Amino acid sequence: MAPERHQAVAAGPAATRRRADARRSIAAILDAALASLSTSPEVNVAEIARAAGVGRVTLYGHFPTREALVDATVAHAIAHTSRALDAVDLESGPAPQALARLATSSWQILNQHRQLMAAGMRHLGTERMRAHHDQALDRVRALLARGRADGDIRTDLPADWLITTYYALLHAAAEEVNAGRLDPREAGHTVAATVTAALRPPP
Amino acid sequence: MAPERHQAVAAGPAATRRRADARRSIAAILDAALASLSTSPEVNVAEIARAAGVGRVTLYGHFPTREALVDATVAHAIAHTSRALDAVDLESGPAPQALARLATSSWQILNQHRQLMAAGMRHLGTERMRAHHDQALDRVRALLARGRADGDIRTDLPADWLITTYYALLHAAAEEVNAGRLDPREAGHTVAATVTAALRPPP
DNA sequence: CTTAACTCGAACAGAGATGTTCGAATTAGG
DNA sequence: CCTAATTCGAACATCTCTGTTCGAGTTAAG
Repeated sequence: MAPERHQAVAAGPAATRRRADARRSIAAILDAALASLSTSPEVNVAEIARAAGVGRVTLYGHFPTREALVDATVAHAIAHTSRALDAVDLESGPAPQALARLATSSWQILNQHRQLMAAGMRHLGTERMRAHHDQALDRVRALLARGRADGDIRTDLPADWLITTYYALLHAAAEEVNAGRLDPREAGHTVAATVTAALRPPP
Repeated sequence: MAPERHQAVAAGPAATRRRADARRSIAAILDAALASLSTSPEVNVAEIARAAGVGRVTLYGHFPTREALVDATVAHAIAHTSRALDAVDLESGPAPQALARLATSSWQILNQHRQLMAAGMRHLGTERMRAHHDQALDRVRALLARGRADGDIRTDLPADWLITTYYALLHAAAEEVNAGRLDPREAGHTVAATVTAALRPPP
């Protein structure tokens, strides 16, 4: 009778244990929202529900508002990305090489989430986005710190700017590949060469 | 009686000579649209009209649809930018220095139009945007070609990618300043140093 | 098997945005 | 001064999106 309780999906540890089909629906919705929002940040909720193979009412049953859905989707994407990047070895070898490895491993996935992040910015505000993003940035931050200590990374510019440079170049490469202006097979090497040059200590 | 004829503003050379107050209205609308769309690409037409100090009906009199308005605003912004960048000396001295001059002169203005470009992308499609943008890119393209001929700019990566790198770093700097994470007074020097390093021939 | 949880389509209410129409009041231009 | 161009507010029709409600059917779980 009262099937939808608007129990926030991202609820705390006291969250009610959901039934198997409910969990299946939620997973399908998050996947569909991730895919849909990543290609077009303005899709409406009905479209996302359709893509998830789920009724619109069901979606609203799990995510009370569009904002809640976007928020949960962003969290989902962050977790997804973080898991994928955990596989990259950042410890061994000089920092620039490790950075190149990280770059070649992550430019595609970062691009996939680019539009989603735009949607998040618009609907959730900068603050909430920044908190999520920082988690991913820490990975690079630590690596750059090691490189600076070893003298392999330039120290004449702010550390935050170097991180920004890294991400900006990754995003740019992904965009260029997307637009067909850069060969996907060359992209990894190209972005690595550019990042390395940009972050190398000046002569 | 029939005051609004929906004569396209961007009409060809045979465009009807408009009265002075009409031209004033159009200018006010374009300025307001530029400002409004630049800060928030989703503003509605009513808001733009209000910002222009003009009735909504008047706006629709000159721009038959929202799309036509966005299109005209983009053209307006491109012209504005191009005029501002014409003042930069790109001929004298080594290409990297000229590039640094161009960078420090243009990162602010590029950022101001960033959101507008996003709106254009969404409402006009990639094609129409790309055509406009290419005009501005040519300026950099020529400069990089000169630098490559002189041996001041790297030739181991595609020329188009170097252009992309340049713009990506400019946009990133503008974003960082916007977010308060980069000192505006440092931004010019910072972005110039980074661009120079990224485009320098590798050792 | 029994019950509570879940799903679903259809339909509704409300908000907001886009364009249009009308009629009256200004205003530029010759 | 005369006329046609222009502006304006108010009101209307239409569309799309969000979020809700209802009632009936389906499914997991014990």
